[in-house]
Amino acid sequence: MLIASWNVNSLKSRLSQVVSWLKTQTPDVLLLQELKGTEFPVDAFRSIGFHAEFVAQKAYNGVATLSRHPIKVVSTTLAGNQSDSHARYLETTIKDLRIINIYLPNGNPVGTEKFDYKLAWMERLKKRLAILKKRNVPTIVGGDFNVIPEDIDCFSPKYWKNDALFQPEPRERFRGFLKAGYVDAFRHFNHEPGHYTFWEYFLDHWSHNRGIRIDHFLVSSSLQARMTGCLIDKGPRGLIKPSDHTPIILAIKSVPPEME
DNA sequence: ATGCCCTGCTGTGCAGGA
Repeated sequence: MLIASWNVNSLKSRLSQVVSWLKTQTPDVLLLQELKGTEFPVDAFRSIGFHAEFVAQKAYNGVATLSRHPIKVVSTTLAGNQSDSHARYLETTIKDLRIINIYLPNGNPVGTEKFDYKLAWMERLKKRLAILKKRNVPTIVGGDFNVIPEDIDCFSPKYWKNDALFQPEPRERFRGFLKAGYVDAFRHFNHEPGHYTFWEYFLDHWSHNRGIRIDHFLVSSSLQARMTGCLIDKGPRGLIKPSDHTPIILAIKSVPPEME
């Protein structure tokens, strides 16, 4: 079973690329982030065999989960702050898996309420992950984490040192997710530097591979033995009018129905 | 130290992204 995640930086602008990618890469599940609008093309996905659930708002944020298998929505909000109206969280059950799609707050500039919101959001997510872990729910969290976990996850620590994505506080909280019993799937399979999921549009960062790894899959440790691979598909970032992110794909063994 | 580039918005420059 292939589960993918892609921050598309406006679904409206990227719809043809997403449909084309679904047809060629044939994932079972695709998590989308940064829809950037309230209109959602349910029919375009249904016509190529995908169920779809989404959480959207005007102009900003927005997440959607597409699946060839039926989707059961568990929650469209992250617990812990009733007044948080951002469309950043979609928790679903697909087959035997809890699949959580996140668009974690960016947090820039550092030292503002936006940075505080990011840290608080990470605390809320940590609590949710701890609950699911305690209940032994097989869980996969995928999406745009807006965190550069380690120095090897960016081309230049010096370039990123003042950015919210690279600060010690969010990085410490990311390590907290791992300590809570979740595995960074890409890093589990690949220990080399130089593998990124995002490249700035400007300064020709793409052609020089000056990127950062901020789109992740965290997999509960109980599922670790079922993981068979995790890779980054750089293809879409090289297209005309690309998103600034590219997809990450997780491969996980399906459990035979009689075993569920 | 800042902007570079890209997107949405009922805009005509701005906010937000990372």
